[in-house]
Amino acid sequence: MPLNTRILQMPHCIEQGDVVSAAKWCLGKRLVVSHKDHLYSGIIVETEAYGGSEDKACHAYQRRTARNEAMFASAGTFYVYLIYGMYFCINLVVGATDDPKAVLIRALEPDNGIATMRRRRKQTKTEALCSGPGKLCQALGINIKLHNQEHAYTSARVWLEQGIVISEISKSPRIGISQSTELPWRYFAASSRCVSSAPKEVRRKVEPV
DNA sequence: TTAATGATATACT
DNA sequence: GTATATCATTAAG
Repeated sequence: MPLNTRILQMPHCIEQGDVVSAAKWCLGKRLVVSHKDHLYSGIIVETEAYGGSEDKACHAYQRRTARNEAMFASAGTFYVYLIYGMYFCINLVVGATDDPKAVLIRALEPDNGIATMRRRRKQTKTEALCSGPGKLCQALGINIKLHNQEHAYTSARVWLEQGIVISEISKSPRIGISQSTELPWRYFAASSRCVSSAPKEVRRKVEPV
């Protein structure tokens, strides 16, 4: 059951721009979306870190554009973008203003509004509702228009709450990246069945944290 | 169980 | 024109 305690302060590591610590901190927190007096939420079980001087896979590595504008905002802002022309992905912005870093939220264990999620996703299996970055945005109804550049402390539409403690964390290379040198910056709850399905070569490189 | 394919917006060559 | 922080479907092993 939701504790309903919105997080109103990011930890020091997130304010300072430590993306790896930020990715681990996000695990176990509840991502909540409010729409027309209904709440849709899930516990974050998979994340990836993006940003830093060596990270060519970061959207803001080259330059500031209309799409990645939100990444330059303060820690706690949400960055939502459209990928492959059809799916949205949501990130939590990390680091100081004008320091483009973020944590990609890749998977949730659904806990509120599951019936609606099933309808939106056309899926009956609970573990398939939010087991990928595009899937969870579809399940929670996240899109650019409503949620990009909203801030977790103040938004009436999307925020984070204290969730559960995840004791066993695994890490692996990030998924879906080919141009950049791959970094082991994907973190997930080792025992959750709701994480995204990684390709074989990624699964071989999974290790405990 | 694993791999190939198409849908399709945005950014870059 | 080509690549991409994806997913569902289809085909093959």
